[in-house]
Amino acid sequence: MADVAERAGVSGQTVSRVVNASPRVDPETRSRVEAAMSELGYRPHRAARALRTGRTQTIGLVVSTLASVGNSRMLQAVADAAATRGYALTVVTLGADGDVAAAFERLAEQGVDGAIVLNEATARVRGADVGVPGLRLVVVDSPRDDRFGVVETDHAGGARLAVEHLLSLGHATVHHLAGPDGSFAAAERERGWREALSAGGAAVPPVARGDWTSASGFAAASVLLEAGSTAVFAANDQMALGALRAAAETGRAVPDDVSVVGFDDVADAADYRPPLTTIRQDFDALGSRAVAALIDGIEAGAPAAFETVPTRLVVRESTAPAPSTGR
Amino acid sequence: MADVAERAGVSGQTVSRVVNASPRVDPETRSRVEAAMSELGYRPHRAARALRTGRTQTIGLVVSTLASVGNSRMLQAVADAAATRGYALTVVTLGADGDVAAAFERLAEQGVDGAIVLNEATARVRGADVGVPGLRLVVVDSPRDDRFGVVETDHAGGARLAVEHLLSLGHATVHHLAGPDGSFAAAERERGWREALSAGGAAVPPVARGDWTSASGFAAASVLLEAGSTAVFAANDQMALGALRAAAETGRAVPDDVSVVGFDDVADAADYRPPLTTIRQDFDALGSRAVAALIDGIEAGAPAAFETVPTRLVVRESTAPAPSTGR
DNA sequence: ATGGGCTATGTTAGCGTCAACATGGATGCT
DNA sequence: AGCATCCATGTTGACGCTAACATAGCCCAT
Repeated sequence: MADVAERAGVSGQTVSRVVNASPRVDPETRSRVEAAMSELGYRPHRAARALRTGRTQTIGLVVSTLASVGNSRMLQAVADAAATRGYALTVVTLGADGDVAAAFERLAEQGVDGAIVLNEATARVRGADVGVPGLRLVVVDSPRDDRFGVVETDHAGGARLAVEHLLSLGHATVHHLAGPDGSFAAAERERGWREALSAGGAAVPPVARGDWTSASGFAAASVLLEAGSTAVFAANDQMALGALRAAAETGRAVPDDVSVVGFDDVADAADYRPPLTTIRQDFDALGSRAVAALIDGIEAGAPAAFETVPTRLVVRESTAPAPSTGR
Repeated sequence: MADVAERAGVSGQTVSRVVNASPRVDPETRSRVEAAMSELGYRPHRAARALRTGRTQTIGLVVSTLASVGNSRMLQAVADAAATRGYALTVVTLGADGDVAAAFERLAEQGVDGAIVLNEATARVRGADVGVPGLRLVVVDSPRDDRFGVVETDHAGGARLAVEHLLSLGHATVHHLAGPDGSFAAAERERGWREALSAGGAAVPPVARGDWTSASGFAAASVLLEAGSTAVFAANDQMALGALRAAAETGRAVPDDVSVVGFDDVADAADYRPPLTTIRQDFDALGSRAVAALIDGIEAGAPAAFETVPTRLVVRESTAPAPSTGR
């Protein structure tokens, strides 16, 4: 910086002002400084700035696992949005033990200005230990809470879309292949399913529960199909994939004998057999809103936001009118 | 730090020595300092340390996209390995334009100590602009190059495994559903396929090319099946998924009429219909080796490493002996 | 023309840490 | 006993940056 200053014939402070786009700089001086910077390949030193200002221009992302396709997509959206805003993103995964406190500890050590917490960790975040004091937080898919910002997908609304679609096709009721206990998204999707069933005057059968993996979807769907279900709403696409295989193995044709709806609209869903009707979640919007809420909070002290991102039904070939004769 | 020093009745320098595990500290003093640190909730200030030492204890990860399941898994492995070594991980994605230079620019600005570059960006990295001078690099899935460390999966070996498996089942030859041009992994898998075919005395038919997505796999496989293939080796599982659908739509039974092998062993592959025979890639090993190579280079000045991680064949139900009468 | 306010720029100091050197006491060797 | 070593610890200064204050020149209203 001193070199730049000398070359441009100004003080270091003026260089700093140029770098930080301060309005208090003569245009002529500014361009002289800019020229010097690019000639010398000057790059501001982030650590020094962080030391001085107390802010690192870095946000953290806490995620339980990246095995789920949804989390990966969110991560990408978050990374892009953060980069656009000039923030670095550091990723912290929960260990196998899912120790949120340890994750926050690591974030605090790295001195991030704030953090985004992805869904699965949510239940644990709600416990007493809401991170380190002073660390701004935005939690994705969590019940509303003033202690941090919340950005969520409209899971319940999406579930309602799925159920209404199925009921309108003449199915007597819809069975639910639910996500794991402790997941906010799973609970909300289940709630939406339940409400839509009640609203439609249909019976509410017991749920079968999986853990988001296709293997668990296969196992749980087998039970449902055994019980004679004609319409299955799976809490995510991967479990729907398992359900499709379960149907095939028990000799049910999809969609003629049984209809299946997923949730997420993962890239592969269009190539499941048959192509899956599903609820599309807008991961990009979710990620960029989360980043926007966090950074607005950091930079402008904006109060904790609460936002809901809508979903939409994508009809493909895994759903059809109910079989005419009851099975 | 000053507070800790005072409380423990020592100087700041001694606290520093304790934090950095210097041997030059009396055990009794050390424990006194440690007590003071935990009582005061002291946490060393990373930015200050970075300013002083010139090292940030942070590594970068450059990735083109996280849409591919493999990349996500790698990212997770890298994140965990970095955390274990006490390094933070910051993720940089390539924009839609795939601008590697810009990505390196951002990394340099953040002052990472080194970076790992994931596969797809490889071809571009090899161009003149090998990052910023002084930035240590480990590239995953790249041809050997002294300018940076390389860690790769044995793609060609895996492909050979797939082809040998198929030939041993009596298939006259194996068609290849290749990955995109410009991908090192795709090129290597194709090479392995070609070599194994030649070694087995089988004809080498022209390849059909996709872009890793299931949709592209569907399209490309349709062509292959039209041509009467009985054995297809897809360059990844997602394209294999597309191939399975293509087979179904053209009335071929898998595995009775046509056998399909994938690559990666993605979590869902076991629930494809039929469960997919595939080549398992050890993403965790790949990620942790890459981190180890990078950090060894940073800390110990170890020379650029070159490592290959083996694969293995996972036989499921998508492969069977060739149909007895030629199709 | 004089003071007040405004603009462009400079000066000073310190953010938390650790490398380098300094110190003082204990130990060991001749 | 005398001197070289070694060990545990302390002191000093600087890493690169920017907040806060300081200064000098200018314009404008009175």
